[in-house]
Amino acid sequence: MNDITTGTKTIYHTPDTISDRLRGSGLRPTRQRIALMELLFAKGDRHLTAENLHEEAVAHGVPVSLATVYNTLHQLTDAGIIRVLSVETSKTYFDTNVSDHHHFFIEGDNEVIDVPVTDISVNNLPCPPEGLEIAHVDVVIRLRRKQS
Amino acid sequence: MNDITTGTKTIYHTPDTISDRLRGSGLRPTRQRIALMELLFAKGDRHLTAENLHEEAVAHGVPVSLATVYNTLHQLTDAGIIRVLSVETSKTYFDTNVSDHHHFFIEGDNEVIDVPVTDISVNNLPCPPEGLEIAHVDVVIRLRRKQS
DNA sequence: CTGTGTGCAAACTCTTTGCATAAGT
DNA sequence: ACTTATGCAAAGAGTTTGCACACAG
Repeated sequence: MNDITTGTKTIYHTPDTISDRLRGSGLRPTRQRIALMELLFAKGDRHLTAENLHEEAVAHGVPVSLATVYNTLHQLTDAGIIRVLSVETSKTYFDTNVSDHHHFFIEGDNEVIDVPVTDISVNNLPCPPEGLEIAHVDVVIRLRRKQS
Repeated sequence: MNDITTGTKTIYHTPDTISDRLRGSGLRPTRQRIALMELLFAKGDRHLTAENLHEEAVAHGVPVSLATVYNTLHQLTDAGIIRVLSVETSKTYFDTNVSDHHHFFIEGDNEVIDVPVTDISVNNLPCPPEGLEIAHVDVVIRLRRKQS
């Protein structure tokens, strides 16, 4: 919540979620970070690279440098607002969906698709080695084109 | 099989599995490829990068270039003799175990450990989108250090 | 005003490539 | 001999960093 005040009296509130989420993670809500968050969360769950987001920002008239996009994506990752996908491509894919869900990965075109949420269950997870705990379980279903 | 001969007469045979596997995949069994395969499969299942293998080769007195290590690892991957791991590190990890099994991934030190084979089961796999088939299902259990 | 954040360009890391030489069949 | 593989060095892709300038609190 942003409290917009005159003197000591609060006049009204604007629920400025993005700025709040940033501040909540100790990040100043700058133009660039706000714009990037808006793009990230405007269209539901997304998987994208730093370059994807940079191009999109530029296309939307938000002048932001690629370095800042990288910085921001890592800061959001550290804050748990987005996460990095477990796929073995040369580029890093970020996922705006932090909840428990899994992915199809299409070999060849390096495309990542969400698996419909309720489908998969992973059973009999082993105990992690001493001193370690499970942070996240990633299931990647690698798909290849059927040869007919 | 290697036929070791003097003149025209075969004296004895050595079952040279490595050469055979290479030839079976259309790869000439060169010194470098044989040495790399020997290193790869000498110590049971392994996860390593091109650089790991290159250092190991050099340490064993096998002079091979890093470029050849990369080439060989990719050729072995294409041949299905090894595979690439689904982990989001900057380096590519190759796995000498091609059978169905899964991995712990220790955040921070980028270490990969096999999950004891029989433990995990993944159920209710979704149907892949039209025209695609499942090549492989990878489960990565991301571990973090417990804070006590 | 003070401390962060940003942008640029250069640096860095991992990986691939082009081409001359070497080796396998 | 013929063809494929190797090694080197250079190029390439993706990402990070150092530092001057800009902006948020």
